[in-house]
Amino acid sequence: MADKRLLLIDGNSVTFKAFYALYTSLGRFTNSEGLHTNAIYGFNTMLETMLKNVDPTHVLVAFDAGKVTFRTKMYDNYKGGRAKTASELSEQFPYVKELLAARGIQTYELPNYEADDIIGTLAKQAEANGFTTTIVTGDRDLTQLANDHTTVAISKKGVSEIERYTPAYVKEKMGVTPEQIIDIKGLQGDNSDNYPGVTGVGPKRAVDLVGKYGSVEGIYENIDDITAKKLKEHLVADHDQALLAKKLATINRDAPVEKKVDDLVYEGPNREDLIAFYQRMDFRTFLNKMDFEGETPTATPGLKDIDYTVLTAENVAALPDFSADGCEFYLEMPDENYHTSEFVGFAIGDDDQWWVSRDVGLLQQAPLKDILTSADVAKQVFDAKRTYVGLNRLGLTLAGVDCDLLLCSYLLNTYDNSNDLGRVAMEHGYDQVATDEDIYGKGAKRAIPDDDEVFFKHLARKARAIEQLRPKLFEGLDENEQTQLYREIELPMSFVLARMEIAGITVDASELEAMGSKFTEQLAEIEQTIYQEAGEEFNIGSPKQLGHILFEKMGLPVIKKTKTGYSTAVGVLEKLAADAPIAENILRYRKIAKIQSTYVEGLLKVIHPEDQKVHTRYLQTLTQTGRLSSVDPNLQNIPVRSEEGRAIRKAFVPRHEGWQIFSSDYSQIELRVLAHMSHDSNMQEAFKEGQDIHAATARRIFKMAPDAEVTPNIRRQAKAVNFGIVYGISDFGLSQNIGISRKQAKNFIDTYFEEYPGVKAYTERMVQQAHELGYVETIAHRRRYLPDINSRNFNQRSFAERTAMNTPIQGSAADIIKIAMIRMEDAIKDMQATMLLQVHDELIFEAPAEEIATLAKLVPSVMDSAIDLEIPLKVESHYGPTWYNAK
DNA sequence: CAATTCACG
DNA sequence: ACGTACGTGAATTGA
Repeated sequence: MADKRLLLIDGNSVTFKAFYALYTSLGRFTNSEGLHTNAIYGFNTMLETMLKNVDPTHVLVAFDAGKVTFRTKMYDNYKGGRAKTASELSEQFPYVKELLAARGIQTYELPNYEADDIIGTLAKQAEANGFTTTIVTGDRDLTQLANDHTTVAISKKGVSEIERYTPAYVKEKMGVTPEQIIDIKGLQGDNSDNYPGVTGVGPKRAVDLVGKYGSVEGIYENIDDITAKKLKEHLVADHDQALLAKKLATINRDAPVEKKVDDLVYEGPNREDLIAFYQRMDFRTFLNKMDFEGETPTATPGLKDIDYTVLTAENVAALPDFSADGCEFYLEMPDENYHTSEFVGFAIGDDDQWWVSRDVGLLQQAPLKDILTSADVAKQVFDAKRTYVGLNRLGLTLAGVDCDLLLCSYLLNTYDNSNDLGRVAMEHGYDQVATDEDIYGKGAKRAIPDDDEVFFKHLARKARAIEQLRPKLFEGLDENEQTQLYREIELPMSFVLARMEIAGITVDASELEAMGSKFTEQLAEIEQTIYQEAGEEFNIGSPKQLGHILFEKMGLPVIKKTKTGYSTAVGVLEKLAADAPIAENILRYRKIAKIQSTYVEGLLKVIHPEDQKVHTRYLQTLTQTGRLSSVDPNLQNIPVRSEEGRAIRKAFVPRHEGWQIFSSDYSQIELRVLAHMSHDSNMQEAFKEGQDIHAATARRIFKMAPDAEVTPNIRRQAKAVNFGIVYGISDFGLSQNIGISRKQAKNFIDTYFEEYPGVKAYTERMVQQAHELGYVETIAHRRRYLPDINSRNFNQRSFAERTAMNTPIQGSAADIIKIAMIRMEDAIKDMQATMLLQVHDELIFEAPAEEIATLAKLVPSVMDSAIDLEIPLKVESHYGPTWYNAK
């Protein structure tokens, strides 16, 4: 029989993984009966992905039958010492099985055996019967089953992310063949299953030994070849343990499984059962995903009906004026980019009375116009900046915004924020509004429904969601002491940003085009040189083809590998450049190609034909630290470090002839914030005395005499250490960055902490706070949750610890410049000067030449007085006829 | 749609 | 023993 595809799933392991992947959202995944549903939800997500990817003809989910197995008989402590399964998780297992029943998927468990053994046995049968098999699990042990017919898919951190282990991938990732995984475990044991291997042997040595001798048995046959004395002693002493460990790790492929693979035919779900199950679990997203052919989408499952009135030119005058209690307002622009999106409708109302229309022209008439532009009518919206820019394009200036639900939600938790109102609502436990994807679709199929009822109900539900959620989110802000952050920083900030975006910055297209033709010529030339050096033509832009040429054809030394092949990143090419001129040329080609495609061509594409400007969008609710980000185009990464790239800035010009570009930036704001937050007196002293902080650090960590000269190289190293501290240092990271040994790096860090004890205490305090409270905060009470801080995974935990140190610093710097920007608008309101851009620690303006002198005093004074720290802030300013010259 | 590379603070 | 610097966005290749 042709093409039989078997999907085997380790039910326990995947449910477990799903539970912890969605652990931080545990609170939101609760159905009306009070049952936790996060693991069930995650399991179902995984299932949908796998069913789609594998398109199986046969499926089975295997479960562990109980604690006692043939392995516990071999070794008492097998899986001993494990914490008891959380009740929030164990209560979900029966429902996972119910879900599988509704989906028409068989489950199986076998006393005395683990799910692994069932899977191993069935996979073996399947191989003999011509199946292609995919195994899904969260446990790497199962990769021992990978072969030409069987792939092992390991669910990674999320539930939808999957890593596929083929024999080749196992070899690459673990350095051994699938069959040798049991030998590895024999040597190193398994902590989570609680059995030891050979003392002193970890993953590295295990791979080494197995590589050399093939197997545990092979090692002992050649035990006398092993020269390392200690290692040999341990191997001899732990011989029995190693054999036992190997046995424990070996999956039994001949378990007495009663099922036959051919009986596992999968015919798809029982629709009614599945719908009923989803409804019981309150899985609205899954319900919505199901195809309800013939039924109108208004009957979106789980959504109750909503009343609305369609506004027209005739009845618009009858609208209430909302002056007493304010109103909710939602302006629908389907494209992400609100500077250019069409308008497709709006909703307004309050107190469960909703008015909707497709005709945004109505907004320009009384009474709507006055409602929206009056500061005295409180408006509740979702995404104030978007709404402001949209209305601005209709000739209205939005005023009187009280609640921006998107901003509130972002401040409460940056982690699962979204730009979709439906999603945000769901995150906060409100389910009476669909997501845009539900109603409009996605990708090529995305469209505004022609059906008025469908569309208008969606709009009305959005407005109602804002009304319903506002009190809850405001209360949340209050509890977090974030009301001031919201009222005095983020909400006013959104309007400042809106006006900067609308102002835009003028870009000289002819300048860019001239640069472009020059680059095109240069690229053609370098390209030919590279082809000659390579001896053939190939796509230089393809890392894969380039890797082939450099490392296979030309035989250059492989310095670093990536997941998929050879790394050809800058660092690698720089090392190669010493012996291979081609590397130098590739670097130069890459640099110019990057400038050409991203900046010359990229910017030309987004210059507005009417005003010769680019209008970026600042994303105010995206970063985890409180910084802004900039898109369409990104104006926060215009080249500056290399001269060729920097030339791009010549195309950024003032909007009037004779005007200037003026720029001010905070000098070392993050280190100053650190000096403030850590109260470290040595670091504070350096700033108070106006010293060069990197030089001061150099003197300290290198214990230099007061009169000794700080050479550029020493200063560079000290600078790297300062940066490292801000990023949440590790000896490894630092050693990589400045090319020293890890030991030396550790020395630097230790000395640094001795010299700046307050900084050491700060880093410890932040990590501790993250452990105790689950989050860290900036000066303005911006919050970042760090759920991974208690992770058992070293990597995740370490990352969370570094973030705990870095976020208050980076985030407080973001707070400060935001405050400065809000005050800046006011400070320059009577001038012609306009604030155009923010680049994290830098503000860029355009102004007539005669205002430059005033700006040069005013801007730094507003910036350095934005906040009162224990040390002074320092601001530097530059100006010139283009952005390039403002340096 | 993920991976790689490279631009910025 | 683990295996990393913090925060972003855009272009390109190649499944």
